[in-house]
Amino acid sequence: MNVEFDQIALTPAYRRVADAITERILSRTLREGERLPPETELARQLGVNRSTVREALRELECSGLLERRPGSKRMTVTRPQHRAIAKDVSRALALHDVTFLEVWTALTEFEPPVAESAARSRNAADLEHLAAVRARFDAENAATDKAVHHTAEFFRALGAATHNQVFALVHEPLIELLEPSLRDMIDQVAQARSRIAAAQRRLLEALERRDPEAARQWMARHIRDFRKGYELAGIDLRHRIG
Amino acid sequence: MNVEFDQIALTPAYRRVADAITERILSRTLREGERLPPETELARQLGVNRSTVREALRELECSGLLERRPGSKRMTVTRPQHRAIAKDVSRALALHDVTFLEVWTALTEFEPPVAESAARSRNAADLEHLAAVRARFDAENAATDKAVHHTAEFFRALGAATHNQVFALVHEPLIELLEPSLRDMIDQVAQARSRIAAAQRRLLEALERRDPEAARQWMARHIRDFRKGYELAGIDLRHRIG
DNA sequence: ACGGTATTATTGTCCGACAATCCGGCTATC
DNA sequence: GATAGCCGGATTGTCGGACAATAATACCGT
Repeated sequence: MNVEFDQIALTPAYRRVADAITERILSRTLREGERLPPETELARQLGVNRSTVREALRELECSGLLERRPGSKRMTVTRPQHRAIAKDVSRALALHDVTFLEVWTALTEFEPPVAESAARSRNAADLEHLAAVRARFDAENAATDKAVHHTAEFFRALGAATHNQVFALVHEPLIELLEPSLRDMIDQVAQARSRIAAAQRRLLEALERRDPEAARQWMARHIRDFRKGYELAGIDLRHRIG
Repeated sequence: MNVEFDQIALTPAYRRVADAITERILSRTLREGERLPPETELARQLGVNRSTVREALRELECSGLLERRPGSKRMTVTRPQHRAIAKDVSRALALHDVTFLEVWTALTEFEPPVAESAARSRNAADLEHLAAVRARFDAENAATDKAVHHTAEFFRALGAATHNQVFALVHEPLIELLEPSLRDMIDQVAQARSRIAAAQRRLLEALERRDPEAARQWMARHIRDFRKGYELAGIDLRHRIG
């Protein structure tokens, strides 16, 4: 008889604890909003020390499956926030020395469909929100930070207007990566602010008319404009971001 | 004199420790591949207990900034792996009850540009890899798991062939989300395998000819085919994934 | 210089402790 | 009866120390 041994599970306990709790959340045995049992209780149930449980909890906390509501002790089960996930994505890309050219190319291909889809799926509330964001850009774009922030918010509002979570989540990192270089460009190119304002106006009009084709085209121009701005500002597109 | 108090920093120590180390990595003070100092040393330097350091390390580990090389004790600084990040993204989307319709819509818009870009940027090695993946699909697609896996791998290889990290990272979650429902479909639709094989052949030919337009169009058909398959299999597109 | 061994360093896990503070119930007041 | 304030118990954040297992390193003989 051939007696072979399986590879012993070398995964540390904190990891297996994390996996166990994750599994409960993904299978929706633990539902969103529900409070997690106390650490001591978890430790007792799982047969490990509280310190081990705590290490596992840190892991779940950072992957966005648990959160501590402000002014609350116990942790509650939650779903990862799109914004937080997108931050991780853009951080990863930045660490991998992604260039602005790569980001711009992706924007060129991905944003026009987002705009097109938004023109199809937007509802009255989306329109209102977009108009508000655009108004804020027009009102306060003197400070670089404000201008960049409002520009990004307009993109985000478009993503939300598609009512497609995949669109919204996937284009969020692109916006995140656009911001730092936009900050550099917007101050060196005099006409940048007015061109952004114009693009936002056209896009909003297209959305109001529910005109997907126009939305797509104005977005395409908007993105091309960014590139022109970078070239005018003399920024090297192959330079890494962040 | 107006004596106002700042909001007391209520962020727990483990979080601030994590932030401190993260900052060091992002600023590249700690470079990739470098080994982190021992936990006791970190605790001493930061003036906290080792348990606190360990909680912080779990956080960095799960965000992919640190990893433990197999058969190694100390942790080394690393960059988040695209695959791991994509897993988080698709998990988040699944938890948010994304529907197959949303995924399919995103595929419709995002994959053709990826194919187009791949046709432009592919090099000989990419072509070879793609051919190998396609050959594997042709050779072993009897088992559902294999067929699904090879289909996904072909998409991944296309993403890599764009030589654009943003493309590659952004479409990865889409593939991840496609897999489970593809698994359901592929067994119920007799012609699914041959249609996938045909699409892969056409795509590969387009890439060989460096024909972006053909690549885009064949990909668009490929994605449309998926939808037809789901409809033939009687799968509700509005059903949530996962 | 090198392969193998002994020593040390480091991690994974446990235990116990304590202050801060959140939570839930109780009481007093209106 | 509702509400505000109070109080004790429950829970978390952080600490200190301990120990076995094993990776890392120094050492040593050839």
